[in-house]
Amino acid sequence: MSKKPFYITTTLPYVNARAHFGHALEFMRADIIARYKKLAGYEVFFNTGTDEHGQKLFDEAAKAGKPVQQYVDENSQAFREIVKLLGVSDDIHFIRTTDEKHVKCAQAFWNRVNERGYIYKKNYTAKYCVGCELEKKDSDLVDGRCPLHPNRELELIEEENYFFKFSAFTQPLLDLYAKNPNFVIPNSRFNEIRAFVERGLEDFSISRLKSKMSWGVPVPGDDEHVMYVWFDALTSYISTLGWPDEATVKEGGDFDRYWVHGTPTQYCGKDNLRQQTATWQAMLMAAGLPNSFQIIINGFITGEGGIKMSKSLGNVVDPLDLIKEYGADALRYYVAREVSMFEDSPFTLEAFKNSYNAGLANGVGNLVSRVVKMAETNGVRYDVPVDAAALTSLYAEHYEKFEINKVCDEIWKKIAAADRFIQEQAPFKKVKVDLAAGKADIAYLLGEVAAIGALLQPIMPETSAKIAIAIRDNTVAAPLFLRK
RNA sequence: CGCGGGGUAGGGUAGCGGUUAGCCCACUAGGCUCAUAACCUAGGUCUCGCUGGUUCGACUCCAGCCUCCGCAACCA
Repeated sequence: MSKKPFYITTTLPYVNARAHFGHALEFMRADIIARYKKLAGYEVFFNTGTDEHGQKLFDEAAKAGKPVQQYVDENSQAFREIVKLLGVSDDIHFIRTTDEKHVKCAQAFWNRVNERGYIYKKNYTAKYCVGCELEKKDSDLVDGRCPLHPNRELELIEEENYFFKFSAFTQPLLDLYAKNPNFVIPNSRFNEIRAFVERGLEDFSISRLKSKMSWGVPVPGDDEHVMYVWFDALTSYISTLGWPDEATVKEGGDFDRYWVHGTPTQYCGKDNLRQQTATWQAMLMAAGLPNSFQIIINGFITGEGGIKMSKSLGNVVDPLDLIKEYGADALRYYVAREVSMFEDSPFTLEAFKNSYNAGLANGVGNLVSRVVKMAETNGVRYDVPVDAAALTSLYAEHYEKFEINKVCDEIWKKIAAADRFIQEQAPFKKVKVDLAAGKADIAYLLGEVAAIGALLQPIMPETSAKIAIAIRDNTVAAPLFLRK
């Protein structure tokens, strides 16, 4: 009997900056769900990668004095390493939008949308401020002028671009939303996008003149244009599956299995709401492909007091620094339990430390130490196999709603219960008066610790493994989490 | 009257018509000594942004107001 398929992807970070907290949050949460699904008996296709085209990268590479390809190679590699440092599953797929396979996919996708009549050419006019050397949107302007250079006239530039008939999908998208009440999680975000689409959609430009900006996927059949980054980047969710190759599309192929039948699930930040839940879905419809199944929208991590993290404010926290000092699992714990699942959450080092000390050092870490030490001293062993899948299934409801924090709450309730049991039964004392009864208590506690370790598997894989080893070896080699 | 989401103890959050308003951290007082000065028990702290309304009953529904944050499209 073959396992049920499950597909999950993160958004692909744009490689113009180092990984920030938001990336870490998204990768880790998606990884937790991927690991949970594996335990639940699914065959999981877990995807991430890097988004590497567009003006911004083109400019930055130039500034750095490097060939664009080299520049994105380096940055992409950095992300790949970060993914590993975060404790993300080794079997994750990593697609780059500069991979040949992806480029071919994006072009095939374009052709298909074009053949079905959803791409057309038209003149595109933009206002250009010579002072800023930037195109300006109407919403950027004050009294029809650039607020930074109010005494300069704006230039009108005009070029021919390809457009995507986004407007044709206003109603189809609303129908999709109506038919799938859990399409976007959380509901507040679903309302937001629904309201946006209800106002009506406008076609948008999906190509750039190569003469102005060449760093993009070439538009098939037109040497003058490259694709607008978003149009190519969004197709990465299926290019990673090898679409449109015959082998992947046919029954049982990866695309058929994971996209068509694998309830494709996407994690993204709230800044991606529109792209993922509207634009990408319209593109899929335009190409005649099935829509995503579910999209989970994370909030942002903000600086202290809810202020956006930004370099200029100097309140940016690098997730790698935290990992260096506390370990990947500590960050995973924080992201799983302390950071609000869907709303914005402020980050402070103090709160992080508090949660680390309370939940990890004093919580699991200390419990494992005291129980295993008692077992070691009294020669109690525990070798009953632990059924992680069965245990995890107890919290399936929370996982299926992506409420990882609630899973944590349940696990930490078990930890508290074990601590209470030790206090009330005092097996360390009992052992001196009634050896058998004391040992029975300790055996029970070992079982609880083993269960807790198993339950931690999706959330803190490294810690979970360490607990299993401590029980197997009947000794704690080193404290799991030292107080900081 | 552009759209959407918030405002719940010192901090972070859950609840969304009837609960003693739940949880985590911090705090106070006892206890325990197996453990990482950890752990257990008890306790204090919230007129649930403001003002009206609906209701037998509102943190929960409605209206108005104040306030914060996103979005307002071709920007990754």
